[in-house]
Amino acid sequence: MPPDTARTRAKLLDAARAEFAEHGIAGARVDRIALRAGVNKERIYAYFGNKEQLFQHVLSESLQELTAVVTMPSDDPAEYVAQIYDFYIARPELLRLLLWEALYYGNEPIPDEDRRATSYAVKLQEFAEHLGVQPTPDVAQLLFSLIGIAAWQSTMPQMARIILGTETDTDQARARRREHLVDFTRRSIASVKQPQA
Amino acid sequence: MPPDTARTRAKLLDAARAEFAEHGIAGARVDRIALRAGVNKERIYAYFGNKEQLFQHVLSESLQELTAVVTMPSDDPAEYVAQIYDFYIARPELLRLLLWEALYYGNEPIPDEDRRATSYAVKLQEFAEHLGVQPTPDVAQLLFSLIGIAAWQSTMPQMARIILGTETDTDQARARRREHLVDFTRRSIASVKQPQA
DNA sequence: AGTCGATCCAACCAAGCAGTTGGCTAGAGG
DNA sequence: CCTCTAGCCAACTGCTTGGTTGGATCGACT
Repeated sequence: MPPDTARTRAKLLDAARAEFAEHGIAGARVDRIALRAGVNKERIYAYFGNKEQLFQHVLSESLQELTAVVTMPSDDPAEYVAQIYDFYIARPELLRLLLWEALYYGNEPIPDEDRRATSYAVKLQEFAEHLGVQPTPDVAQLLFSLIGIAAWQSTMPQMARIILGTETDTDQARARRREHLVDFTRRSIASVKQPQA
Repeated sequence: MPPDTARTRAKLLDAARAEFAEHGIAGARVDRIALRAGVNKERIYAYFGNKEQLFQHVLSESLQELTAVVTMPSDDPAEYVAQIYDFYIARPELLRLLLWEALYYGNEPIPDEDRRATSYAVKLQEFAEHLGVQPTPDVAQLLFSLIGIAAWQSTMPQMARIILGTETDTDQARARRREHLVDFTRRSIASVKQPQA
């Protein structure tokens, strides 16, 4: 129907994702988003309302992508953790968006928290199944911790550089960290399967 | 000598810490810092140069506090992890400052990265000693991961709420998470002491 | 060709912003 | 009592920012 309204929207979302990932909600500049997208600024307000709502759009789009890309492999939960690590290394924007969001909203509930909950509930269910146990609170604790260690290097690059050694962005260093994660995960999973070993 | 110049500085630093922890570097408002401190805005520029330099002052001050408060207990490294967890729960500002910094500088080196490195080197040394092993890269990997899980709940409150259940800010829920961390840490430490068990 | 509705955009606006300035105040030294 | 210096602050500046608006453009349908 319209010339390319869907395409304009997409271009804006892409530009907004890059801008928000880089500068956060407060630091992002609406003018810059419009410029990057090659689209007039006014379109942002026509399509998305305002800056914060645009951020929400970007975030929910990115979250869908994450859950689609990072799937739970049936054979090895440790590989799942490594996949999360790889994903955050390869595409840092999503984690950065989540972190900006976390800092922005703090302990206040985020918009559409309920909808996101169901997505994570599925992941937890899968995780428990692959472990051959019930999705108890303890399993949730474990899953949450494992996501944490997978994401921690991308979350705190300064600290990573300082503790792990200055060169953390070589293939070799990443492979070493990946191995550590797989190893670490295997052991902690074993201990959950046979509690109080 | 001067009426209370040191006091004025201190008031500014306190106000700045609160403001930066809440809003980050881009989101912080210099006017608001001055207002909170009950001090004229111009003093900030006289004492600290500009907004970003003020942030650095606040951060290094806070880091000194952390290293002073959270010490490595001689008997139990797992308790060290739990202490970190407790500290970040009780005083979320420091972690938030670190996160804002991480997002702001990304993969560029942060100011005075070298100085911070020595402080962490000490921690690593202590950690290795308490484990009765050499401070190898593997031990650094472990320490880094443990700091990650200790901080993860405060880093990602939204995700924590969703995965661990909506009530994460009760004493009970915190105690449960703390227990998980201690347990988790003990096991992973045991596995480092006896590798390839 | 002409009307209509939606899409688009250059120019605009008021508010908010980091950073500055010029003068006021108070206390120490004489 | 005067001077000099350092600390202080109200008011200002110039620029940036999120958000708006009035009209130009264009395709679809009659």
